[in-house]
Amino acid sequence: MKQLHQTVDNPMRRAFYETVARIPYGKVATYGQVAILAGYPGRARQVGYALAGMCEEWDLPWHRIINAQGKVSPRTGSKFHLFQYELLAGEGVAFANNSIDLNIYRWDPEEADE
DNA sequence: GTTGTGACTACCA
DNA sequence: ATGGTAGCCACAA
Repeated sequence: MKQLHQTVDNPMRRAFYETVARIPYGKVATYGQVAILAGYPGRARQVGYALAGMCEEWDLPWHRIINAQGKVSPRTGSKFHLFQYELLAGEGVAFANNSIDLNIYRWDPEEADE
């Protein structure tokens, strides 16, 4: 298992990864939210890009990242998004017609979690 | 150097 | 609801 700090030099991407790592079990966060919490507001795209650069390593809860519409963003030419549904469902996250209710499951760092 | 692309978002018609 | 546009910007070609 490679360690995060050994392979990620880009401070922004590392900030994204560390933010993602703090999302508690059973909660989700949007790309834009991660960008803001990491200290890079407005760079939601880079979050997705950074996530694409890791995929299966570091034990990051990548599946807890969804888009602002409460849905799992489809990947181009990959089936990981299907896997993502299973992982979330396995954490008790409910889907109402393919979408997640952000009012219920969105991670709020201010709350008493982690 | 320039261009095209993308696990995004907000806004507007 | 759907579709276009404009910001965002690292990365690969």
